[in-house]
Amino acid sequence: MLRNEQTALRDHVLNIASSLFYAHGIRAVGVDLIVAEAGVAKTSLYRHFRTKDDLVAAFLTCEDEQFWQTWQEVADRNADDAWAELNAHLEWIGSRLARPNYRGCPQINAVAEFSDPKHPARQIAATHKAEMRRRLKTIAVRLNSDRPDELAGQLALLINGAFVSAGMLAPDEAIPLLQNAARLLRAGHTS
Amino acid sequence: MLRNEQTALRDHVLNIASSLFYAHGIRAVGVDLIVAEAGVAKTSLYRHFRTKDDLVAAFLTCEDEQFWQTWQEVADRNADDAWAELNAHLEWIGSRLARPNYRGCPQINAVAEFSDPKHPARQIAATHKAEMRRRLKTIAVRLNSDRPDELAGQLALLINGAFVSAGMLAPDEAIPLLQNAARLLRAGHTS
DNA sequence: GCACCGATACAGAACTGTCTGTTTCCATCT
DNA sequence: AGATGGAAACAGACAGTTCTGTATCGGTGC
Repeated sequence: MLRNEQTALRDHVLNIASSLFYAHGIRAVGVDLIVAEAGVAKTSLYRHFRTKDDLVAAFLTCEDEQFWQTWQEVADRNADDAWAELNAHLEWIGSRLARPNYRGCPQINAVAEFSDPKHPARQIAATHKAEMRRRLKTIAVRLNSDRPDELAGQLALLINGAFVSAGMLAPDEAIPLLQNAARLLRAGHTS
Repeated sequence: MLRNEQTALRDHVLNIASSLFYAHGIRAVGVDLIVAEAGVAKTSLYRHFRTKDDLVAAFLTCEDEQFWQTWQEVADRNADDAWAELNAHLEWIGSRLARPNYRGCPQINAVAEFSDPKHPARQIAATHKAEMRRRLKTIAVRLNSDRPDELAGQLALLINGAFVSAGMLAPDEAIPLLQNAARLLRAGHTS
């Protein structure tokens, strides 16, 4: 019970901080704002997170896990058809760009905000992006690509490009743009 | 003469600030650091730039102009061949990712750092990205694309994706990855 | 009674932007 | 040629805020 309340408060602070970090940027959000929005004392925040950087790392780790959870659910629904799986991924990713408060990929944004390669945020982001390419490569292999690593890299560029190009695309444009591009890239990779 | 010294000092401050903004992020760099690195008085900075945001806007505008200047030089060298021009663009853009202190596209990074759509940095970045798609579309038209606007969008996704994916790519991987992708996309767009 | 929480004050640093002096230098006037 | 005035720069203190992180104290529920 105590344990539950403890983790409940920790999760509450993390959820509020995550929303603020994503909406306004990590450096733009101070701990004073976080505790005010969460309605908790600053002491409580620092009881569960040793520093702000620890809170940032927890935010990015959480986003990473949620992303792969969604990915996995879509993958499981298309376990028998790699091509259908890829298109399904492009669909839910593309649909995110049209969400009202969309503000890019948290990992990419974190890399833009923190320049030190040793910063935990950078390392979590790097792992996240490497994992994305790894998963795309397994799909490319199942698609019988001639050079699956290259196809995976190209698909990753498209996806990362979509993440940072929402402001350049019309609301309903992203999904067909991505899916058509994937179709053409795949066609060129299976001779 | 007086006029020259004024603009020389303004440019000096802007150059130092630009280097620091790009290397460490805009919010991470304070005006105290800028004036210390530039070796000028804070009063001098505020004589030429009304606020820090004005300095940030000047930074992004300058980066924008330099980017299109390089683009235009490459375009002029390939005025007779749109396909050669596109590949030349992908080459110099891809080669940037391998530069030692590469830290992404300044415009994309600025969008990650500032959440307010009305912030001058966001507007300069939005204009920059719209201009990129516009120029790519003129190339797509010259390539006889069936849907030049879509091809331009796909190429823009690839390029923006490359900007934010340098950490995911091997040093010599970006250029062939981009050029092969462009080849396949183009082939699918000219039936 | 004890562990947790909220509230609050605080320390120390960094931030943007202002203000006051002093120095330098060049153009102009005598 | 030498004096004068004005523009621009430097140096540095300063105000007011915000930032991260700590310390203290009182309340509350198990």
